[in-house]
Amino acid sequence: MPKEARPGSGEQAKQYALERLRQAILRGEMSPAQRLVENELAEQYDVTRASIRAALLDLAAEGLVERIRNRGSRVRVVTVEEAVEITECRMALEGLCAARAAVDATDAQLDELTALGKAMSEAVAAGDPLSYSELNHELHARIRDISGQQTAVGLLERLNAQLVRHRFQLALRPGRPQQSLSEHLAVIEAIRARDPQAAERAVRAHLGSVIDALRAG
Amino acid sequence: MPKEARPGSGEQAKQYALERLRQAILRGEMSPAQRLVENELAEQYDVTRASIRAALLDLAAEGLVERIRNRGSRVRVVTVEEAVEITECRMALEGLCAARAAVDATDAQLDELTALGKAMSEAVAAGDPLSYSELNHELHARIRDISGQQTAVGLLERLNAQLVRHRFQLALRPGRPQQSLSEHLAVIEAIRARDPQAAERAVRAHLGSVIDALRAG
DNA sequence: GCGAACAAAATCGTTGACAATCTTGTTGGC
DNA sequence: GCCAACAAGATTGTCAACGATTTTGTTCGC
Repeated sequence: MPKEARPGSGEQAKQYALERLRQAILRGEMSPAQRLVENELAEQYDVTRASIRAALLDLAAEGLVERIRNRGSRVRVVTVEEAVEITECRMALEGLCAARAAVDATDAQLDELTALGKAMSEAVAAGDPLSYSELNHELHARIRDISGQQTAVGLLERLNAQLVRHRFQLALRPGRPQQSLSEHLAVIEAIRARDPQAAERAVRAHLGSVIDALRAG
Repeated sequence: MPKEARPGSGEQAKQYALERLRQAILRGEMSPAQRLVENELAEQYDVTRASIRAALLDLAAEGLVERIRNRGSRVRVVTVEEAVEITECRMALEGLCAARAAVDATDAQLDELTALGKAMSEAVAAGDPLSYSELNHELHARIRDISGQQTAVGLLERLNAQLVRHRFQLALRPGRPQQSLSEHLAVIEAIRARDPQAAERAVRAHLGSVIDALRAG
């Protein structure tokens, strides 16, 4: 039996480092130009350099960091153009998921979506854009799960990870939550009506508006 | 200067092993249940085990092989259900690409597509399903390129790699090339007409028919 | 003062050996 | 004969040291 729950090396250590690093990047704790030195990270997280290295390799495959030979890793900056392209892909894939969700959702799952919509309305009414952004993300994730499209879900999670910075920036824009909210409610309504085409249209309309907002930024 | 163009180790060796392995898997030279032993592969391709290991790690990230801890790697078998899911994602993403291609294509690119369509017609007329399958793949790739959607292209290439086995199986089915051909010609026609919505519909119709064929298999 | 060549430091990349783990074959008890 | 426990072999996982490459700081010539 290992002495600690978190060993300093091995597969578990890599997973631990991977998660910590991912969170740090997603929470914006690393400035975009900052160099990620393997030795420093290894010491900081108390794991071996091999674990850090493997984790960075994984993150590079996910598109979260950039690796330059003999120069180290940096968090990758997603330009607005890339963010738009990514959102266009989300439009296509989440449209698929929403259509499936409209067909496959159980009544209990529909209630869940309705509850989420209510919570979102309340967050907007309370003028709490951060909570709203969280709920927003949760709603999208819930719809994906309900669709049961594992392939699409996998792709979407990768895509979303690259957008976090833009997402927060968007949520804090004045007036944005209000518009976003009505679009989301339309999506929920279409799914509750079990109308796959309407659900797909609603999701596309919503993400189209996200693209407009991105471009306007 | 290195003695050989292909060093036995290092980054280039990894790339070399990666490409050889990928080709071998895509060409079906590895039986699905066969174990991929790192030492054997290293000797076979004359590179170090580290290179093979890195290559296998990459292939696992692409979804082409499965890695089981302390048990080695095997080529991943894609079930029909997975193939259907993947094709559904392709439907969404290639629909996006086709719509964009209809808007952005230059006249020269339109001519290219027309030429591809003609070559496909000839392959079907000549009863050559293998050439047809090649051209089919080329057409889809060409449309993706024209769309300029780098994100979508990247996702699609990963998805397609997992479908090679099913694709060949499908192409050899009697009567399949004929139906597929008319659908492809419709796609080309819609793009030439610069009608994005029609192009998206045509692509979706085509891949929908692919899904039906997969399910019937 | 300025640029080029050079030296030193920092950092990543690679290797070969060792450890951990799983599979397979064998033995002993019942 | 059958099952469990055990031992041997095969395979992957991990590490620490070494090597290669890039960057940075310094010196020299002009």
